[in-house]
Formats: sequence, structure tokens, C-alpha cells
Amino acid sequence: MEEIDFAGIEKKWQDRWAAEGVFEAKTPGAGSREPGAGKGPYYVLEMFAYPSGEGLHMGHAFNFVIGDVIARFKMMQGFNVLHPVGYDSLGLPAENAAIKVGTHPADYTNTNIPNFMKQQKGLGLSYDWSRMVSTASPDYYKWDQWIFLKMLEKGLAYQKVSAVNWCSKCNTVLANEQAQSGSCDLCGTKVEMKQLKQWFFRITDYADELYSNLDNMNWPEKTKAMQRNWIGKSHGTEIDFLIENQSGVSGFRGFGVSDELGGKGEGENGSRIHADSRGLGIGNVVIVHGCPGDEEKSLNPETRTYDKHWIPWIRKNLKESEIAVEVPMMPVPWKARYDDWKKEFDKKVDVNENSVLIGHSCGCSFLVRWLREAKKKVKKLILVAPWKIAESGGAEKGFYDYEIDKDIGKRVGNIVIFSSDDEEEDGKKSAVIFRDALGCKIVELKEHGHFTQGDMGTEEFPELLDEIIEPRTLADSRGQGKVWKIFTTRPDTIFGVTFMVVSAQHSRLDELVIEEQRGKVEKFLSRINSVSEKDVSNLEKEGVFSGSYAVNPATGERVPVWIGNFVVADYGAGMVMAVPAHDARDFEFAKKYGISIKEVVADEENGTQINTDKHRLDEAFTGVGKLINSGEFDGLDSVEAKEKISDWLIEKGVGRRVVNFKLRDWGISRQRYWGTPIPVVHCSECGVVPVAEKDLPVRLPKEVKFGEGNPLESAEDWLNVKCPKCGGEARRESDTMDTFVNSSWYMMRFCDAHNDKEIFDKAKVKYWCPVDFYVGGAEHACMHLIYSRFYVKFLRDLGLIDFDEPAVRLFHQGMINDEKGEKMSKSKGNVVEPLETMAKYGVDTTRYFLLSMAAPDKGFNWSDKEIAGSQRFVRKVYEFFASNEVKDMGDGFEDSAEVLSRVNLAIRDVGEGIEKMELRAVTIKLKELFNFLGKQDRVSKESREKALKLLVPFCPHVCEELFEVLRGNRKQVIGNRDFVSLASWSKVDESKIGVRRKELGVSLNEGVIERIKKVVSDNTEAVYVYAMPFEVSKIDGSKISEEVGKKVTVFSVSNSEKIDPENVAKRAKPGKPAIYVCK
RNA sequence: GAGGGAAUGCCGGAGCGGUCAAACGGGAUAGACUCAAGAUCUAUUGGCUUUCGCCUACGGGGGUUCGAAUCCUCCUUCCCUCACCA
Repeated sequence: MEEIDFAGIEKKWQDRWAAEGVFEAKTPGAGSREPGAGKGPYYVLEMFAYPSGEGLHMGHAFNFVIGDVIARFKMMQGFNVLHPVGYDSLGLPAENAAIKVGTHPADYTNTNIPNFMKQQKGLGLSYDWSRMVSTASPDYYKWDQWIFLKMLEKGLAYQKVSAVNWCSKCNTVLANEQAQSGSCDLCGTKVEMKQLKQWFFRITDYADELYSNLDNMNWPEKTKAMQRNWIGKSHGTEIDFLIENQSGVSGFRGFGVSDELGGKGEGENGSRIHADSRGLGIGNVVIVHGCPGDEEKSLNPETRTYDKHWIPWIRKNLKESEIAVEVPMMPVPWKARYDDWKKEFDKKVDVNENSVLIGHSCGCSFLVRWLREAKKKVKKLILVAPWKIAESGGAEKGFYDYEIDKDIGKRVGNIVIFSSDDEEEDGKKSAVIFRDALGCKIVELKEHGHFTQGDMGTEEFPELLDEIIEPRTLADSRGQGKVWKIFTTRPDTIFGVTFMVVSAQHSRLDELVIEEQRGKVEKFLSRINSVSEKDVSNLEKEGVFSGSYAVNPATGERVPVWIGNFVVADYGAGMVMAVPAHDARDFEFAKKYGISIKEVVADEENGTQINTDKHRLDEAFTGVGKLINSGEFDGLDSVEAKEKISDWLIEKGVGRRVVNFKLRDWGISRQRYWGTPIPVVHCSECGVVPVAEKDLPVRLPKEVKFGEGNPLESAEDWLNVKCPKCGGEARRESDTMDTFVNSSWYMMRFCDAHNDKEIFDKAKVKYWCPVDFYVGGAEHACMHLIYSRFYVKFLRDLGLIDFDEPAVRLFHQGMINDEKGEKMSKSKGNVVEPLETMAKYGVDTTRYFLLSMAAPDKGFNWSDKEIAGSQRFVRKVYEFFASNEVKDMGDGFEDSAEVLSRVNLAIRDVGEGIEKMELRAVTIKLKELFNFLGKQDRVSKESREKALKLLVPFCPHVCEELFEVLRGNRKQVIGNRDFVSLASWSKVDESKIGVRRKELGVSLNEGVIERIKKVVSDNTEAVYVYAMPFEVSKIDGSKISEEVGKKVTVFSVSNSEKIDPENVAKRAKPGKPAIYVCK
């Protein structure tokens, strides 16, 4: 038999596709033709590949081929298809190669990319190569930096010191996702904890939208479930617990540890209770004073008293609550203008998202203007007796003549204005101006005038203090101590709280530990700290008593506060109320340490006896039941009680309904070289200063030292720069960005891949995006796919794009393993090389095989044996066309009804199958079709062409070749652009389908007659026929009666009035009614 | 513990209320071709039966229906993801 030169065919068509630019996508617009057949754009994208040194593996090939089938199918359907390709080329392996082998990451990357390209081109993928991007190129990462600056501007990028997962081998910070199971994702080294100042993206700002949008997305349920789980939204109640300990004056000294747990507190002390700064999440309080009032005094820095009237009082009180207060001395407003104040302010004060800003008089005016320009996020803004009437104070005019930015409210958690009923007219007007512009409330106090010295009551200013720290008035349990908030989803069990547990990693742990317990606690902590945070899952619950007690706001009971290893420090408040009777973890803990257990929800099914005996229960009852031991709430259903008790706590001022997320901010800092440099500089004078947009990109320096910490720290020339703000000595940020940054927005860059003026042309992105069909591995469900969703929302809020999600449809391909079902890996030596397979069996065979082995979302075990089947099929198709070529006499030959039916059925099924991503089923349909056609003596040219087109997305090379055969008898091609890849998809002729079904209908009556004749006899009284409901109308009872010579009655099988003593009706089948003969 | 998915003939795997003893592939058996092997082709591949047909079958139990591999319910087993998130 003649050998088919598949390699030659592949090369021929790949070259032609490239030469003709067959797959280059055109964005419509001025000058360019309207592409496609008017069906509009369709964007197919396979996930960004990292060009590793190992080259393409089968998983990649599977991923790409799936995307290619969709892209090619959509092209043939007449869509204007964008099917781009690029490389996520920044990343660790390149740097590891530098350390290991001494290759520069750039060289490593530059050798790998062409290798990838060669393999991808070899697969015959329909990529638009003209749009190729590589993230390691400054042309690309410039825009990563640009986005970073925008994040910074909007307060979404910030720095904080945080404990990070540190891999000592990679010398880098790992995201929690990359440090699962306690060891480094990349090298397997055990992860350590380290405190570092890190850059973060405030993804949590979008937590709610990221969560709730999932409901409307056409993404796999599994992925959405994983994201929901990851974001972890939970509704609950935040409840204040008053903590009493030795440092208070309540007299709880020297109590025993375990014997008196849960005893009633007798302490009662009426002094004011405030939560402290960290409990409230207050970073610092910044007070900007107003004008000192006396010209002479205030002009002299020595004598002027900027810090007076109520300011000392508030300062003292805040300090007592351990809140940092800053009261910068500002230049005299008589002389100075806004800019002078700003300079002074920026120099002296560190404002962050947890700051509370307080202004007085013209200080208010300054702060509002400052917020407008700095675009900072802060926790709270309090304006005391604000002033903004330009006419009234000529010298101060510089402060007042500006527009108030109405968006300040979006960046500031809360804004409050204090005014007084006896304030001057202009002052009252000013308050209203601010209120109307900022949309906040005015708190009007009595007889405070302008809140300056000399007016009554302004030296003590408790309203302000309350506003800053929002004290919880503990209705039933005032006492000395501090308020700690806890988060619970089970407020209905609050009467069953018998202890509290605070995380061993909590930053305020110290405050809870009394002297007597210190030794034990320290011993406990040293044991805990030796265990990596991520190893916690299988740990036995352990704890130690802190010595403090908490007052249950519902009952007034004092319960011990324990320190536990099972409480997560940075979720909720880092402390939990423990209800051992109704929570398995609390139960385990209580049992272990002999803490009392109090039941408050009755398990009605299993009959709880009301019994608070310490160790009666065998396990916690976490189900729904009726409340007991819960005071006025007894008898309520626990679901209902959740609401009722929450309301009650809120009313008492000790609770709030809150929503908590598991999602944490995205730490993007990496102490690594091969990533996007973070475009800021650190100036000793000005602090963190962003690099100007015009100076982007900040390029990676080529000459660095690898192997010892962050390579960028070795590039002194690069590090040392002038401060963009003051021109002084400054140093570049040496952290680079997480590479997930690069892949978070690349789908948009593809729409305008080589734009050097802006990140992309809005119109182009609007035309193509979002991605219509996104294909990639399920392993990205939680990282890439959440980050990318976040980026899209951010870019949308910047006004650059107008859609909410990166991809309309998402598809995860399955995993390909070796024959034994084991993961393929270099170290195991079981890798099947796509290039080898392609060379051995042909590209089309390889493609077809990949798709026919399993449903694309399932994956399979590679088997060389079974690829033979695919090869046989491709060869069969080839030979079918080759041999039919001879038979094509051009004599107007017409196909049989059956052939037409089969062909049209296939057109319909293949199209629908691709649309539904049932690609494996489609490969089977194609096999059936060509097996059938191969058995026919002759098939018309038209039908052959229709059938061939169905195969194009799967086996494009052979199809192009055969199309050429069909069209021009192999000799000439009709026109340059006569590619079957661009041919239009065959249309279904529904009328030709289903001949067999019709034939079935015709024979129905005959069949019944024949069968009755066989069984009927002289003594037959009557015959009953039971047919399928949809067939009853096709059966002609009278005709049959006539033919058979007996009375024949036809029933529907579902007719309840049928006469069927032997219940034979159940044997009826479509096309074959059941028959009962009555004797 | 939470969530997602799956269980079909020798194997992989279709199937989405009736044309289901169950697609397609692999394997196996027989036959054709060949000196022979390979490749290729053809047929068979749950049981009983010459055919019509009947019986037993889609993890297990129960149910809905005239009718269930397909729908509901409980159970068992397996895989995946997250996991002390209060």
C-alpha cells in the first residue's frame, strides 16, 4: 500500500497558513475590512504558558488542541476569531536555572520561547502569531508597572509588615497558595515564617463582588465552588466581650486556674470602657489643628500653642488606650498656603488606611483638600467646627478656594462633622457645605462655640473620643477592662459560652496573659511556634489558660480566656467564643481541659436531657433545635434565635451584624529578580515615591548576582536613584511583583499587543473582550482566575473597560497521565513527548487521538496502543477521498436518502457536540460517518465535501490536502485563499434527516397485523393492542381489525382504562406495540 | 469537617425516560490475504435458542412511571478541591 506522506502534508499547509496570514485577526475600524462573515467577534484563549526548559508536554498539547478546535470551528461558522498566543515568561524557573547552571534568566527565556513556538506551530494551531507577547519584555511589563501606579493612586496598593511564608532555598516569599502543605510549591523546602515589609493589593475591597458575581457566571460549578470556598464569605454577628484581668482593679488576683472556671464575676466598676487601637483596627490618629487664634502668639513658633483646647485631653485619653496620636505643628496660616502645610504634613505624618484624621477649623479645610489630592484611603475623617468661607478670613484664603472632591467618601470609611448650636454663622454654613459635598452627618452639640478654649465644655470632649474609638457600652456588665470583639455565626448559642479562645499568634496576646500564667503561656507558645502555620490542620487542639476572664454580654457570666493553637489569628477577630456543647472543636478542647459544658440547644430528635453535668455529652450537637438555658429565648428554634439574639445584642449595643471573608489581601512582593520591578523609590525625606509614568518602564538591570538573597540588591547602580519628588538620594524598591500580576490582564493586551502609547486601545478591547472561550487547567481555579477577575474589576473601575469578568465561558481540560495513571514527569522518565508522537503518527492523528481518548474535561491515561485506532481512522479518511476521486465522474450522481440522512445528521451532531464541548463524542460521530461513507460504492462530491469540512477543526492538515484534491484534482488550487480552514461550515438540511424513523412508521401497522395473525385463533374473542402514547395515532385499529378478522382495540400503554389482565402492556416498545389476545 | 464529581460489558468509556444487550475504541476469537510474521480487511465477542424470541444485566436497597442505565431517595465505595475560617 502506498505510504501517505503526512509529514509533507503538514509542512506544506503550515507554511501556507503562515505565508497567507490565514489566522491573523483583524479588528474592524477605519481602513480595515469588516472581517468574518458578519457574525461578530469571538475570542478564544488558552491559558498563558510558562516557557519552561522542559518544553511542551502532552497536557499543553491537549489544552492547545481543545482551544484550536473551538477557534477553527468558530472561524468556519463565520465569526471573526481572535486566537492569540503569548508567553508568561517571568518567573522562578528561569531564575533557578540562573542559580543552578549559571544561565542568565533572559537567555534561558530566549532559548525556551522559540522552542515552544516551534512545537506549537508543529501542532498546526490556528494562532495569530502577529500578536505574540512575552511578559519578560519591558514593552509588556511596563504596563504591569503602570497598573501598579494606578493601584497605588487608588489606595489599592499598600505596604505592610506581615508574616510571610518564606522559602529559604528559593529565597522568596510564597503566597499561601504556593505554600500549601507547609512546603514550597517549587522546591519542596519546608516553609518558614518571616516578618517582612511587603507590598499588597487590596483585593479584599472586591471580595463581595468577586463572591456574588459567581452566581451569574458560565464557569464550571466546581471552579465556582472552589472560588466561593476561597473567598469564604460568611454572615455572622460580631459580639463584644469585656476582658477582665489582673491589670484591672476588679480584684481578681490569685485565682486558681482550673477549679473555678466559669465562676460568676463579682467585679463591678463603672468607669468608661474603650477598646484599644488594635482592637479597632486604628493605625493612628492624626489631629490637624486650626488657627491658633491670636496673631502675635501664633506667629512665634516658640509661643504658639497649636496643641491646646480639647486636643491635650483627647491626646491623653487616646494614649491611655494605646492609640498613637500625631498632632503635627503646622505653619502659621497667615503666611502659609496650602502647599506649605502639605509639605509639613507629609513630612511629619504617616497616613495609612487605618488612620483616623481629625481636623479643627481650617485644619478641616486642609485635610479635605489633602485627601482630594493624595487620593489616600483612611479609616475615618472627623471635622470639628470646619471652616470653609473664603471671604471671612482673607489671609487664610489659600485654604478655602478649592472644590471638594465628592469621591472622598468612597475612600474614607466614615466622615463625621461636629458643630455647635452656638457656632458663628460662617461656621454653621461651612459645616453644611462640607456635609452636602461629602454626604455625611453633622453632630450638633450644645454650647461648644467654635470648639476653642474659652468656650464651655471644650476642654473635655468625650463625644469626639467616642466617635474615634466607638466604645461599646456594655449594658449588663460594665467593668474595668477592655473590649474584645469576636465573630460568630452562631449567636444563638451565646448562652452556652463557657470559655473563650484566642489565637496563639494574636498580636495582642500579651494583654491577656496575667503574671501568674506567664511561664506556662511562654512554654506553650514556644512549642506552638515551632510548627509551621500551614501544618496546623492535623494538629491536636492544645491550649493554655491566659489568666484573663471575659464577660459574656448576654449573661454577665465570667468565662476564662484560653490561648489555643486552633484559632486563626487573622480571621475574624482572632478570638472566638467557645460553646463546647454545640461546636465540635470547642467540645474537644473543653473535654481535654475539663472546662464545663453548657447545653443551650436541645437536640429534639435524640432527646437532650437538660443537663449541664460537665462530661455527659459524647459529642457536640451542632444541629438545629430548640433553645434551652437561654433566658428569655428559651423555646425558640435555633435558626430563629440567631436573628432574635443578634437583634437583642445589637439593641444592647454589644453586637453588630457583619460579613467576614476568608480572602486576604494579595501579597505581591517577591524578593526575586525575574519579575516585574515595583516602580517606586524610597526616599529618606519623602518616603515612598512612585516613579513617574513617563519614566516607565523601570527595567530589570542585566548585571546582578544570583544565589544570595534578592539579586536586585546587588545592582547598586540600578538601586541608587534620585528621588522624583525632592531630587535627593533615594533607593529603588528591590521587590518584584508576583508573576500572577502579569497573567492577570494579558487577555486585554492581546487585543492591542504592540501599543507603546497606552496599555491598550479601549475600542479594541471593547470589540474583542471579554474572552468568549477560555481554556486551561483547573489548578488555576483559585489563583490566576481570582486575581484576573480582580484586575478586570479594577480596570473597569478605572474606566478602561466596560465588562466585569475576564471570560464568558471557562473550560478546564483534564489531566493526561501515563499508562499506569501516574503523572508524567521528567524525574519518573515517563514523559511522552508531543514532538515524538507527532513525528511518529502524524500531527492530525495526534490531535485526533488526544480528543478521542476522553471527554476533554476528564483526562486520560496515555496509551500508545490506542493511538493506532486514530491513525487507522485518519488513513481511512484519506483513502476514502483518494479512491472516490476516481469514481467522481461528474455525471450528476445523487446520493441515497440514507447517505443524505447520515451526512446531515453528522453536520448537526458535530456542530452541537463542539458547542457543548463533547469533543470525544464528536470524534466518534465522525468515525461513524466516515465508516459508513467508506462502505458506500459512491458518494457525491457535495456530500464528501460536507463531510470533510466537519473534520477540519480536528485534522486540519489532511483536510486541507483533501480539500485541494476535491477541488482541483490535486493539480491546482482555486485561488490563493481557498483554504478549507476558512471555508464556511456546512449547513444542515433537517428535512433529509430521519428517513429511518419514517420507514418505521410505515411498517408499524403491517408489523402489528403480522404478529397478531401468528397468535390469533378461532376462539379468540378480542385482541388488544397497547402502543406507546406517541404511536397510538399511527395505528389504524379498524384497518387491523379488517385484516385480522377479529375485533382489535388499540390502547395507549398509559391509558388507565385499558383492559390488560396479564399486564402485557409493559412489554410494549416504540415501534413494537404489545399484544394481548383475549380467549 | 465543607464543597465538587463518579460507580456501565474483558478494559477504557458513550449514554441525559422508550428504536438499549447498550455507541466508539482497545483487547480477544475466527476467517481472508501471506511461505510466514506484521499491517490490512471481514465476522463474532452476556446467557439460552436455527429464527421469532425469552432470561439475566448498567455499585446496593427503596420509590416514581405503562416503561428506568437514565428521574427521586437512602446506603456503600472511589476520586478531586479546600481544610481547625468560629
